[in-house]
Amino acid sequence: MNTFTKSGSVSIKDIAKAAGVSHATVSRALQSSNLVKPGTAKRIREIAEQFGYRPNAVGRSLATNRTRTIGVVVTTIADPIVAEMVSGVEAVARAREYSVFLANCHADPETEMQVVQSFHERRVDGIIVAASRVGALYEPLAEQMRTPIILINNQHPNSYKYSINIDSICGSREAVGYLISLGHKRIAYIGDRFGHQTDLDRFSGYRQAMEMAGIATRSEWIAHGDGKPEGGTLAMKKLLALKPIPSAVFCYNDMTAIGALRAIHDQGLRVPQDISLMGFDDLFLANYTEPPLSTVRQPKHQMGRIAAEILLRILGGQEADARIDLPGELIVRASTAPPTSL
Amino acid sequence: MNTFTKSGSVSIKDIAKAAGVSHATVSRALQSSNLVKPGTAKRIREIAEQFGYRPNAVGRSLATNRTRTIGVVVTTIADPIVAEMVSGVEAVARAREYSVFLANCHADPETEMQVVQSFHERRVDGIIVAASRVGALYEPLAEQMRTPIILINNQHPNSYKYSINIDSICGSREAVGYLISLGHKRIAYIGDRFGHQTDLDRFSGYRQAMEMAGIATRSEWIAHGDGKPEGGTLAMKKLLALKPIPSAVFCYNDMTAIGALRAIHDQGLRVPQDISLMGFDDLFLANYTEPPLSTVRQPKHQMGRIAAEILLRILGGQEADARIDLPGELIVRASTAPPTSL
DNA sequence: ATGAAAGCGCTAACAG
DNA sequence: CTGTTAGCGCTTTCAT
Repeated sequence: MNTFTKSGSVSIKDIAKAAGVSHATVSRALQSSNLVKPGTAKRIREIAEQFGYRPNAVGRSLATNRTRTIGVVVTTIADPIVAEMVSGVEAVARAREYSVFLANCHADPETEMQVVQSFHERRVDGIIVAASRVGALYEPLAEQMRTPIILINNQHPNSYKYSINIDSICGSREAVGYLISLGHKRIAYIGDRFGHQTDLDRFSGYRQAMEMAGIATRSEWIAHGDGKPEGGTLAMKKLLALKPIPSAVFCYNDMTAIGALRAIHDQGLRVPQDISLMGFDDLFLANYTEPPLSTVRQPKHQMGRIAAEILLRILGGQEADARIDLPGELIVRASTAPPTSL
Repeated sequence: MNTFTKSGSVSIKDIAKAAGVSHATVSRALQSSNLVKPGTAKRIREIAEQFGYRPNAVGRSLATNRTRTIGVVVTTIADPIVAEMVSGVEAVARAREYSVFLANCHADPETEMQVVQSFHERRVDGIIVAASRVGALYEPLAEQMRTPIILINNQHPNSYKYSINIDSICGSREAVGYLISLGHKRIAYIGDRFGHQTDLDRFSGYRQAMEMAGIATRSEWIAHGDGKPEGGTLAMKKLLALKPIPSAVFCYNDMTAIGALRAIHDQGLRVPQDISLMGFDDLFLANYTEPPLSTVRQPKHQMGRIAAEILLRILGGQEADARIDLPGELIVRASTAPPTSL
């Protein structure tokens, strides 16, 4: 048994006794209720201070049926996009004196739901899920738990009533449109192979842009990675084996692009002279590759903030459907240029 | 008022009524206590299941005076090192059915202590602080809160009883020793300017390695960044203004090295042909710079795991001082080579 | 093996 | 303005 054995820390009753009042009065004084005489309140607060009193949120939660707590479930916090989003959530939560539970689900839908259940057992007031694999399937569950669930970048196909998403279709249409405006025609797309909604959307945007420009898309221009550099490298190798290689490649995300970049360099080709390359996300890293990567910025921090704000608004009693698509921002760096040879 | 208004979810009492037993029996059955007849227990569990019963952790915590919750405070979760550590903490926590509170303190000691206080009010069972600015000053507070606090990479000079640290002195001695073994003599150090303990230690390691090799350290070889790329760039510019430029530069961390790399390229110099460059941390990113960065790997995930394990051990009643220094691992990539010119 | 009862720390309705 | 009382959901003696 060590020194951290829990035992009677000072409670509202102790300070009630010391102040010669009832514990209810102490409770009121500490909430700065105006139903307590200023003098008494002051005295109580002083005693509380001197006793080093810290309210017990557990007791309070049990009484109020509110925990001022929100649960955030993510695929993995080690993903820099996710970390930024969580950072946004945390900022608004703390400003409103909410605490944040964090849990990883490793992109596994079962784990994701288990985590949601465990959050529910802790009676979080609300839940935010980033890159959910469950999506709209939450609708009945949220209802049953009486706990609002907000999704950020829902990866499940069905639309869900509270969703904050990056507008992947627009963003990728813009990116590919930009490549086309540079004069590119043989533009390839490297997606991931899991069929996430964001991948499907980005592919749609790609096709739309091509179509709008009247360029026929060739199936050999579509390759699949895994959302990580390794997958990007492999996919890019396939593209580099094509007879005329593509003059530009748009990647599902920056990680894929970074892997693709390596494959290009390994082949002795140069970016952007021999081939233009674009990513999506605008990771911190994108600014530090060689050459720095052109990409579409996802407002990660803002997405987290908005999700938290909507959640708190709902908790405040304001009902509102909220399906928000945030625009990406085209970031032009040095990995894109007009095609040189035809 | 919306659909998420809290109201009577099923409690132990509801299922007691339905099962025709007392709520105490239900409590026992659900804890698989052996003081309840198997038959009754089974029946109770079935009813609970069918009622969709989920235990209320708040009620339980109030009764047991334990929350099975740990608080993690970090400078910012957007820092990839921190994110990895938190990932490690979360993994062992969840395996033991603990939940994790996360809060950012933005490297501000006051905020850091406020967060610790708010965790205490929520009666977390234990607290882990990464890169604390408060350090040993926690000793009395932890005592008073009766809540163990574990530090990861304590940045406060005083030694604290529960600390998991990267062995910065050794790691940097090894890194600089490696540069020396390549034949470098004019080796510069770029630190940060805030006097964090890790910076001081890495600088110590640098000096030790130089001393051991009998190389006199020159004060103009010491520059200061801010731990981020911008600072690294500025510091590197100063070093590049020296008459014979250093043949190698060891940086406080990878971020600094990345900034330095940019300054070197901007000057038209090449790494490692004209100058060798090393970082510290082994960020994911270090493998994707051009050239890939030689560095010292910090076992980030493991550090988080160990911190959580020690915390849980303490919570289990085993008292143990724990000041653990984990070794870094020298990672040689392409940014280092023997010096060419003298 | 089970029930009755007390209590964890707090809030809130009610009575004065 | 203040005290009394009940109760939030659960665990845990103490009886039986």
